[in-house]
Amino acid sequence: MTAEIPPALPLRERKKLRTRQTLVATALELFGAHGFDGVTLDGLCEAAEVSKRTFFRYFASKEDVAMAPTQDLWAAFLDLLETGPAAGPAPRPAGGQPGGRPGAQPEGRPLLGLFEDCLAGAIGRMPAGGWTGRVLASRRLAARTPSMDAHGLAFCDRTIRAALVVLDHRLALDGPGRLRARLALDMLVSAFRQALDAWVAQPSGHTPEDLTRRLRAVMAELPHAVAAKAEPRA
Amino acid sequence: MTAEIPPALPLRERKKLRTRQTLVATALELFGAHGFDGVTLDGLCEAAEVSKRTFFRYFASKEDVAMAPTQDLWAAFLDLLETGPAAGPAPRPAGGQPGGRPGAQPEGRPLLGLFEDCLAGAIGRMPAGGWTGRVLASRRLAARTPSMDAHGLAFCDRTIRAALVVLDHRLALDGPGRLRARLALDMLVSAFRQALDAWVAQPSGHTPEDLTRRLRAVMAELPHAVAAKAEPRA
DNA sequence: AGGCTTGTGCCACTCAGTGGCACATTGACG
DNA sequence: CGTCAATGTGCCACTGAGTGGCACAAGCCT
Repeated sequence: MTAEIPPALPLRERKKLRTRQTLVATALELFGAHGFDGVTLDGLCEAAEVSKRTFFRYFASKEDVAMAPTQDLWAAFLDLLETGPAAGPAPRPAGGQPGGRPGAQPEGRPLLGLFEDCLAGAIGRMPAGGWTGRVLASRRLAARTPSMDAHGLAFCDRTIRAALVVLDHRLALDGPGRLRARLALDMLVSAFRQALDAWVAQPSGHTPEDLTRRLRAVMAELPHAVAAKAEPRA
Repeated sequence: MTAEIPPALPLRERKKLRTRQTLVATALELFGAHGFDGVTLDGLCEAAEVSKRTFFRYFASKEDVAMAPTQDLWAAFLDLLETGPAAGPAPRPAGGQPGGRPGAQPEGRPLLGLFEDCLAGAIGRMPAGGWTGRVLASRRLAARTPSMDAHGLAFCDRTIRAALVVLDHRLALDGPGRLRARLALDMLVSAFRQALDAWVAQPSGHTPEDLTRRLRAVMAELPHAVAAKAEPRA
C-alpha cells in the first residue's frame, strides 16, 4: 500500500509492519481531510480498525503518527552517520549516496559537508513509492498545527543529541570540537527545515532529488549567513 | 515577591501583574518540589488561590507558566530588535545595552553581531531580583521534562518568525538576504541554548553577566563551527 | 450614585493518554 | 500433533489538561 513489505520476515513482524503503515496512511488521510484537531483518536482507530490501546503501542502520541515520514528520514540519517564514511576527504561523491569507505586522513573533510552528504543519502534511501507524498501531507499539516510543529522540533533536538553521541564514537572531539559539532548539527537542521519549507511550498515537482538540491543550496548559504551584514532600509 | 511592581499603574493592572507573578512563583516552586508531572493544575491553582479557568486566562498551557522567564527574555529581545539600533556599524558598545542611534550606513554591521547585542541587552534588562533564580529553576525543570522542552523549542521558533517580520521592516532584505537572516537567527537561538545549558550546568556564579559572557563566547564559535573539519578517531 | 467594562469563579464537558486484565494468535518444543 | 510460553490485541475504567458558557463582582467613568 505505502512502502515495500520486506518479504519473508517472521510473519508476526509483517503484520506489525502492515498495521503501522495502515495507521500512518489512515492518519494522514483523515488529518488531511478534517485537520489534525478535527480527528479524534477514537475516530482514527475506528477507521484503521484497531483499538486505541493498540495505537499507543505503535506511536507515543497523536502527533507522532503524523510525523512518521520525517522520523524515518532522520533515522536513516543517523544510520548513515554511524555506518557510512566517517571522515574521509571525499570532495563529494558526485552521484548519489556516499559510498566511500572510512578514511583516516589526519585532516578530515568539513563537518558540514559530511552531515549534508549523510542527509542527502538518507533522502535517497527513502522508499520511492509514496514517501514524498507522505512528507508533503505531513509538513502541510504541521504548518497549520502548532502542537505538531512543536513535537517535530523536539524530535529534531533528540536526533541531534543522538547524532552527537555517534560523533563522539567516531571522531576525536575535544571540548571546543564538541561545541562546534553541536552548532554544526543545529545548522544542518536549520538548513534542512528551510529547504523543506521551500520544497513543500513549490507548486509541483516534489521529487526527492529536488529536495536534495534545495538542501545543498541552503547549506551553501550558511557561510554567507554567518558573514551577512545588516543593510538598513532606504 | 518576585520582581518590581511598577507603582501607580491603573491598579487593575497591578492586580493582574501580581496574580501572574504569584502563579509563576508558585508553579516553579511546586514543580521544583514534585516535578512537572507530579503537580496537577488543580493543585497548582489551589495553592495559588485562583480557579483553573483563571489560570488559562494567563497562560496557554501548563508548560507555559514554567517557561515565563525565557519568554520574558525573548520578548525583551524582540523589543530591542524593533526599537534599538538598526544597523549602524557599532563595532560593539563595550559596556552594556546597545545605545547607538539607528544609522544609515551603506555597509551595515554584521547581522550576527546585531542579534548578539540585542540578546545581551535583553539579558541586561531582566529584573535583577530573582530572574536568574527563575530561569535556573525553569531550565532545570525543562531538562527532565520533554513536553516543556518541546514547548520551549516551539516558542523559540515563533520568536524567530516574529523577529523576521521586524527585520523585514527595518532592513532591506532581498531573497537570499531573507534566507540568510533566517539562518542567522537560528544560529543565534542555537548559540544561546548552548550558552544557557552551560550556564545552568555550572555549579555557582549564576549571574546575568556570566550568561552574557557565555553567549558571546559561543557566538564567536559560530564561524569555526561552519569551517570545522571532522578529525577521525585515532 | 448610576451604568459599563473587565476579570473571576463555577460547572459540566471533550478528549488525549495510561493501567489492568482477559483473550487470541504465533512460534517453539516435546 | 498437542501444549505451553510469549507476545500482540481488545475492552474498560480512570486521570488530568484544556474549553465553553454563564453569572457575579470588582474596577473605572461620569
